[in-house]
Amino acid sequence: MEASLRRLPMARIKNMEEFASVSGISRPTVSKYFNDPESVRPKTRARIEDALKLHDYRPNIYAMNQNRKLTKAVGIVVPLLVDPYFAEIARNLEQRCIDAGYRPTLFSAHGDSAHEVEVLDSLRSLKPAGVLLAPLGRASDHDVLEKFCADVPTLLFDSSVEEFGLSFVGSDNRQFTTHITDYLCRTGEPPCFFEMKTPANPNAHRRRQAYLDAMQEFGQPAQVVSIEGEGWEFEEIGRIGGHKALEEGLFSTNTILCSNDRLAIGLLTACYERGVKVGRGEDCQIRVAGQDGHPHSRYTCPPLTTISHDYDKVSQTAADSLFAAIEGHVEPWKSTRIEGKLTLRDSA
Amino acid sequence: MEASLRRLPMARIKNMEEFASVSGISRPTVSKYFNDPESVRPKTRARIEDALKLHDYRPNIYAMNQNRKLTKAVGIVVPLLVDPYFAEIARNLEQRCIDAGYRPTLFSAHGDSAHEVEVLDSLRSLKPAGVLLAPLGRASDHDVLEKFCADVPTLLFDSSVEEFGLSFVGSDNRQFTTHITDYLCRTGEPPCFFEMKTPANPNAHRRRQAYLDAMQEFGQPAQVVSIEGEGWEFEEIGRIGGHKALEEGLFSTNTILCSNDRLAIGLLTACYERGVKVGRGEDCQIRVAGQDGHPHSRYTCPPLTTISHDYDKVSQTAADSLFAAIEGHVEPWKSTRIEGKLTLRDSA
DNA sequence: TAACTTTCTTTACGCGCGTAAATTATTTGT
DNA sequence: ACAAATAATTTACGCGCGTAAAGAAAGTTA
Repeated sequence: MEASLRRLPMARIKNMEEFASVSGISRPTVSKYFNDPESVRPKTRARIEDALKLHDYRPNIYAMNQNRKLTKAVGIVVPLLVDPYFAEIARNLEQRCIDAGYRPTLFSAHGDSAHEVEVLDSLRSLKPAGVLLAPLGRASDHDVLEKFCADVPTLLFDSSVEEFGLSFVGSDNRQFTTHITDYLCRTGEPPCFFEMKTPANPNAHRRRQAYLDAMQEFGQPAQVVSIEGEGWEFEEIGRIGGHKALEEGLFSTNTILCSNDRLAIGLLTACYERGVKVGRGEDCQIRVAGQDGHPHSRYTCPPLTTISHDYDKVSQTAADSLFAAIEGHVEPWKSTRIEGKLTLRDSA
Repeated sequence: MEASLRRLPMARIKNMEEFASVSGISRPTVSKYFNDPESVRPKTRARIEDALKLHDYRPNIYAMNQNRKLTKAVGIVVPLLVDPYFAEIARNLEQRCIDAGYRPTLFSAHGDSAHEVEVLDSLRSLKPAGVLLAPLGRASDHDVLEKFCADVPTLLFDSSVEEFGLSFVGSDNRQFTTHITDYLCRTGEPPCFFEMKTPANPNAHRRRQAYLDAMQEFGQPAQVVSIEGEGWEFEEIGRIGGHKALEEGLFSTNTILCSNDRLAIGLLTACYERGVKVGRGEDCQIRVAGQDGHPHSRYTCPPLTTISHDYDKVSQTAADSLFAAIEGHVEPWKSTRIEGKLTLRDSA
């Protein structure tokens, strides 16, 4: 101990052993401190914190996780990080994890099922206390997902795959579509529904169905325009499909409700390219609405009328549910669906 | 061994020890196999792979990294993942790492310097073979950055902070601005330059300077319009600033070159809101151009004329340089700047 | 100050794996 | 078939930390 205390102040500390000897406290106590500073006597705490100021040592988080019963690690998985919607909700979730004292690690499946499996495998190595998982959906490997949820406390969000995991938290897609359909019907011609034929996300089916149900209830003729297109380049799919639909006059009314904002953004571009004026003014030929409240929907021309996810509420509910489960509050599986808010802009 | 070989095929394998006994091969040899399957005799390899089919065991990557001289982990750090530009380049880099046999882990500083420091600390625990780092720039903590680069093989990209790290790879901002300024001068009135007063990214200064230099060379009067605004909400800053500039008639010509695409997107929205027609047609009042080739620039109205990063080339050069360095090819620090391609669309 | 409680130290082992050295088994060349 | 070369096994230790148990020291109460 004597020798250690006299070591040069700036000698790089390699591990907790060295830091312990430098601070004059035993390693187990130092370990205890890092797990919870309040768990050691104030005097001891002060000595450790003094040493900390001189040596800027930080424990290796991965070594910490190795032999702990309950780690502070939380995995966040989204299907596609290049979609600003997921980037935004991931950022939101990360912040909540940090605020709650957890250590988030972010993963993206990059729209690919095999990659999603890889991510889940990596996550196992992390030994996370819990995982917030937005699955790819239809494309996900259900068996792998089920096994993963059985092994790791996992809360599904955004898109539900069977009743896997602790619970599900997402947006109320039925309410989304019903609400905006209602708005469109009340303010002009009833909407046609513009969607991808083979959507990756199961929410798309709920939205189509909600549209059909709503139209029936309002006593209006429903019309679904399903366009071709694979992958995750929704804007381009919407643009190409929009051109085709406009060219062939597939829309039976002047109002189009898109299955999601990215498709709507593509459709708006198609309209622009064809010289079709979009909006609710007298001189406009067509109304276009989206669904999601995509970060970019504010900046289209015209700005997109849409129904917006309650990002904050979804992420808060998801995070809080997971934290509660981690801390032992057992609850039966349930599905929480958060309502969206109509965001009225110029496009419809 | 006898007992182990008779264990039930579906008993979950917990670690390499168990898997080794199940496969009938010693643990060190199994370890060798996972580090490089080619390094063991074909017969041994076959036995391991047979066992692998029955038991789907995978080594814990974090435990692997713990006591390895050279890990396969690569860290990727971007300043802001909610910006699709960074999301896109991160995705690109991740894929290249995987293809080269490395294991990428993605981090975002979320636009915050303290967070960036946190990320670098976490990265140390990962013991990565190398790091691809796009620093926040002006806001980055230079001391922390310098120390990190000294400890971990780090390649800087996108935005250069002094001569830290192995090398720098990014876009040639001077060429970007010179090129598009030239285009704008040749096709209409010379451009004004629209930028943030206090940009977060050092590239912004290079672009302004390149604009000034180019205008001087072309013998045209330069005019820079610098708008207020803090943070990373560039679109909104551009929109608000655009309104102000248009209101007060700050632009001396009908052509505006924006410092980046996100600012341009905001400006386009301001134009729309004021009924100012943008484009190069006879009936248009103003031309707007951006810089970056932002994923969304294709879908503005009118689609944005811009100068696009060569995402592929930047990421490939960055990744290859890092891999070369990891594999021992020592080279002096150098800065590689990739040229951009003019993307002609309707806005200018 | 004695008796008690709390906290810390010591010691020891575990996590899941890498790695090195010495030994034994297998393959290869002839 | 035998020696040489190659590969696998055994043994042992290390990485950086968590955690448990027993004992010593410090703090608290009376």
